[in-house]
Amino acid sequence: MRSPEELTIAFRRAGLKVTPQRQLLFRLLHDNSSHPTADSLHSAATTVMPGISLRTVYQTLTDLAEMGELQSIEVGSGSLRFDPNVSDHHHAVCDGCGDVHDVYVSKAPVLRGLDDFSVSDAHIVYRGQCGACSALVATK
Amino acid sequence: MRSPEELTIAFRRAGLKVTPQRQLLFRLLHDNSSHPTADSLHSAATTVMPGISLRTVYQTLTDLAEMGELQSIEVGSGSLRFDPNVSDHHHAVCDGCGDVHDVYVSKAPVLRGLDDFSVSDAHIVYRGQCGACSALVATK
DNA sequence: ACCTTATCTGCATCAATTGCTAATTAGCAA
DNA sequence: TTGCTAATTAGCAATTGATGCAGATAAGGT
Repeated sequence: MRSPEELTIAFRRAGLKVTPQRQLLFRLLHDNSSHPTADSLHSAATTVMPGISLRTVYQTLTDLAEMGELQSIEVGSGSLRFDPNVSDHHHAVCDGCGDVHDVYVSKAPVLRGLDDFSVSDAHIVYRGQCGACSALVATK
Repeated sequence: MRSPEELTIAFRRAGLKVTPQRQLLFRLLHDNSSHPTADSLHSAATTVMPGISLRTVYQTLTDLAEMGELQSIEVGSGSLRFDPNVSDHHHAVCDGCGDVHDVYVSKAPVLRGLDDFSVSDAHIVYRGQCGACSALVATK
């Protein structure tokens, strides 16, 4: 995702308005690698701007996703997560704490069963235990 | 997933009962590669057994999943899909018709960013166009 | 045939997300 | 700076997929 300043220009150029609510969300998302949900973003936003609506958070996330500034990922936690990192990467989800980590995959795997299917995108979700959670289990 | 006959034995052995509803679902799921949702299974079941409850379908699917007889997959269609094929494979989802295809991947990809994470499972979702949908677009 | 216990159904509930609308505001232009 | 107009916001209703709950029912061992 681009910087708040660049997004401001991009939004205006697209005929969209740049409101304080959106500026706040731009800032909260910039360089955010926590893969937040709409709800957790709303919580974070509320501490800075009490009264901001969850609806507005959803709306802005949708706008950003449509502009290709962030990607929404589904990792089986029940709610969508948003990732301002739009480079080609994948995700690892910890079964213990639920945290989502970025994973970079080189060398495309060899496929079978896709003869009559043109792939435009692939996303891998790894499951397992993160370092912190393995340590926790070992302690018990 | 094992055959209806084998499942009957496995259920009894686990202290679960084998009801007509469950037998029907065993049959509907056996060798079913359509990756049905709970709702589509319920529709199919209703034509054979009018009055069968959607709740019962969910319950039986949960039981089967817990026994490892089927896996539930999330492909971004809003609802869970169930796959009686529990061999190691992945999925391709057509953006046109939404159909889910099985994909077999050999040669594990090389990872980066997983140094402190122990992976227990990986699932790849491919997106694109299936043969039928590409043909449709070409015709227009 | 009986008895215990799992199961079924139907309905209420829940969580995540989207639809809707009146009031507000960004941002261009005069 | 002021005004205009379309985009946006907030708040609530509605929707969807899934699960919780309870009384009636039925499986299946004895």
